[in-house]
Amino acid sequence: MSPNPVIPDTAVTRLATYLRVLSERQVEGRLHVSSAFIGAAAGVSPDQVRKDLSHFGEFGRPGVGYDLEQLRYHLARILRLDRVRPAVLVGAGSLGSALARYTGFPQRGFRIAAVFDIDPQRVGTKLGELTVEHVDCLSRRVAELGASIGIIAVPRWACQSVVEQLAAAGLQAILNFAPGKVDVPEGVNVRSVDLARELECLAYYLPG
Amino acid sequence: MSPNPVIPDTAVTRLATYLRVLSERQVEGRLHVSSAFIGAAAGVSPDQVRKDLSHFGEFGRPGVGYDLEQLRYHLARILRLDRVRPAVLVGAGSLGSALARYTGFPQRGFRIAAVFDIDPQRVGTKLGELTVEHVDCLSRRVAELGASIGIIAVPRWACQSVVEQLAAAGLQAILNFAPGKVDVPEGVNVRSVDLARELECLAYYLPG
DNA sequence: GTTTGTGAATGAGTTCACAGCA
DNA sequence: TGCTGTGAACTCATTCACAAAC
Repeated sequence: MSPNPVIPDTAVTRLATYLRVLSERQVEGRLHVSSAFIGAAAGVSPDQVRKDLSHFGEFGRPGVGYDLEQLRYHLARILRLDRVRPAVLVGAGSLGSALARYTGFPQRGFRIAAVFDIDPQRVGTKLGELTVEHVDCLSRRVAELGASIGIIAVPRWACQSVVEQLAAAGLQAILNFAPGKVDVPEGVNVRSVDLARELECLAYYLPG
Repeated sequence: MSPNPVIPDTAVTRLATYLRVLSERQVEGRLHVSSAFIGAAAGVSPDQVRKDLSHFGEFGRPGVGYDLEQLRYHLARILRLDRVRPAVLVGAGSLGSALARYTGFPQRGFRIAAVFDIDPQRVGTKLGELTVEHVDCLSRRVAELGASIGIIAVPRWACQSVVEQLAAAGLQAILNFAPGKVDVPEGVNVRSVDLARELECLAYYLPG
């Protein structure tokens, strides 16, 4: 497969949004969608939609729009979502437990295949369908499961170590919920979500 | 208080990061910090740090740097974090429960003061210190608690309605975890975090 | 008439570079 | 010498505008 072109990260985020739009009830039964339609549903301009798609080829027909199923297929392929990608979760605290149970992931094609923790008290406990495993098993289990994505829901002090363990296990994509800067191993892509910081940013726009 | 200037949203995010850096163990005991130090800890260039701060005044001294305590005070004031801001949470499902228990919020000065749900089965149950209340009480409770921020952890279908209820209750800042586009009432700031989309974006950078 | 794809123009944000102060 | 604050230069993303296709 040809490597994906370098495009703005904001554009990647929008592509994921377009894919979601194409999977909504609203479009069921439709054969074609226009860039204007997608844009309206995604909250961006039609120009932006066309520009984003144009990085990857010509998917539409002038005067008609985009073939719904075909565009969905192409977006899934572009985002590497044409196969189920098992993910492993490290950290079975309150946030980790919620992520393991979160119904939003399966709906969007992600399966949390295993959960790990370092606390012996948590190892062996059930989390929905899954049993919490010790983090020492990480490397072996990643290989067994063919996991390609890691999710980190541990306290800040443990984060750097977990990133390195996930990288050593061969994972190249990590979603991190621990705040703070992480040194990212070569060839690994880490995306961080700092929940408290989101609240802090909101506060900026408050009056008084 | 003078209204905050219009600056890039990315800059607001960075300011929040600087504030976190200044609150870390690493800086304890220090009297001054340089833009280079802050930048290294936050993962941005020293220039960027100075530019971001320059929107709000001159806080540093050439040849010396920034007075640690003073800069922390100013950043907290800029981000409107100089007082505790009670938040209300709507949705007591798996994600909502985790957010209610999440220790990362109190550490950063946010207190979840009440939790609401529409499901009678959930109303009355305990979530840590809090008891889940019916969403009909939202408006009254927001006023009682003096809450200024709302957090939405409900399914997508309920999201728009909850946004409107929170807006009607007088809240002007909302952190939304439901995917999908929301129509934002005038004067309200909604910030959305789509957890599944984060995974989708990561997948783009995977090989093969 | 409608809608795509894309080069050109615009605009926003970051980096540079340096004057000025400690 | 070390570090800040800031206008100028630059880079990069978005918007515009239009030719070509349906």
